[in-house]
Amino acid sequence: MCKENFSIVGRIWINCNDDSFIGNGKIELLERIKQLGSLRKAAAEMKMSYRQAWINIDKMNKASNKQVVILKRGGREGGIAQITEFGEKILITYKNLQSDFEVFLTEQTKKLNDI
Amino acid sequence: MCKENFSIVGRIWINCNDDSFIGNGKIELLERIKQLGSLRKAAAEMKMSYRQAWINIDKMNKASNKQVVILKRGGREGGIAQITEFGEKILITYKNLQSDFEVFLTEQTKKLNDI
DNA sequence: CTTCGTTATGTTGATTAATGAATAACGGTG
DNA sequence: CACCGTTATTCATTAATCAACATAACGAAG
Repeated sequence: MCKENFSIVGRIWINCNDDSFIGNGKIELLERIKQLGSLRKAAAEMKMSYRQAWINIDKMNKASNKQVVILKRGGREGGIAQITEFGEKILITYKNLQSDFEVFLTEQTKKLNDI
Repeated sequence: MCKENFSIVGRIWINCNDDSFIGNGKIELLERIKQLGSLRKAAAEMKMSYRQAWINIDKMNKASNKQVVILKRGGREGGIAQITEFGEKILITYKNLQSDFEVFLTEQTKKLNDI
């Protein structure tokens, strides 16, 4: 009657020094930056305001002692946004994490049979 | 340098028909109701406004076809709040779930060694 | 030294969420 | 049938969040 309507869901993120470091939103932002080379375009594509996108990147860059994205202004193109090697590592780490988490959620949902 | 500052954190909750059914806050509310027999006192103890507490219970009671808490007004005591057997089941289920989730989180945090 | 598109930053307004006050409704008990 | 403390509900105010606009700063290229 009831059981098939219930499911376990959730969210995970990475903390740095007990402050939120990166989660779903910033990961998507990183991926688009990597693809587009522009913070403005990345933000626009995912309908995030440029201001918020910039603040997100700024926080990430300052949270640990390693930069995640390099932002430069000026030049022929107006500026560039480039993901660092550390940023790439974060991407890979988070993807594996998210994948494991989804397995966990479906497993736990299966356990609900007897509720 | 960096790795020991990073940790994986997250939240999980139970959905019913793709709507949020119960999470940390409501679980704590349920526990206090069970202990105190009063919605007002339960809300006060955890510094949740009575209004929000009542809305939470109401949503839960209407989300599935089973009542989680029985609320009655009137009577010598002014009224009572009583958790149902289904509510107890939810409590147990969620605690096991939360316990497994914390194991998952610490496991994943250990994997961060190489970041 | 002008142009260009981006990064960088402040400010204002709008939308939404949460809080708290106030009050009605209730029903055992005496 | 009056009392009591709780549940039930409305309402206005406040708080917090977010979006949008405006504009300065920048630096390579021509």
